[in-house]
Amino acid sequence: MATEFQRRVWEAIARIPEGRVTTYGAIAAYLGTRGVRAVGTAVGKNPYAPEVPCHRVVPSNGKLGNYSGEGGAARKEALLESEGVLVKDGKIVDFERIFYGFEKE
DNA sequence: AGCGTGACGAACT
DNA sequence: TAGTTCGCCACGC
Repeated sequence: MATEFQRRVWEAIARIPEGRVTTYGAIAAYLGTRGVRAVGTAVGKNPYAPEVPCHRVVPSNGKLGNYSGEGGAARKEALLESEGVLVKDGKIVDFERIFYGFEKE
């Protein structure tokens, strides 16, 4: 099992609609914390299960970031493209356009 | 309580 | 532009 904080992170990720992505910073802000590290650490230690589309979480640099799943970032990229999120040279295409901010919905 | 680590971020050089 | 440093929060030892 995990901590409440961890659970909170998954919940935020679960709110990301298909074809959209968000950033660790956005999640941190959504949770009300400034430690994006805590978010990243939490997600990384999570059971990156298909129940939690962790692949929709990307760093603010518009790239893919990391992934502890099988295939690493490559797998993440494949998943994103499968949802309509195009990735070019390891970077999210129209990242700002598909970026999902919480509170908007 | 302190230290180290981590799927990051922003600032600085 | 790329590489480095510090900072941030949470968790494990």
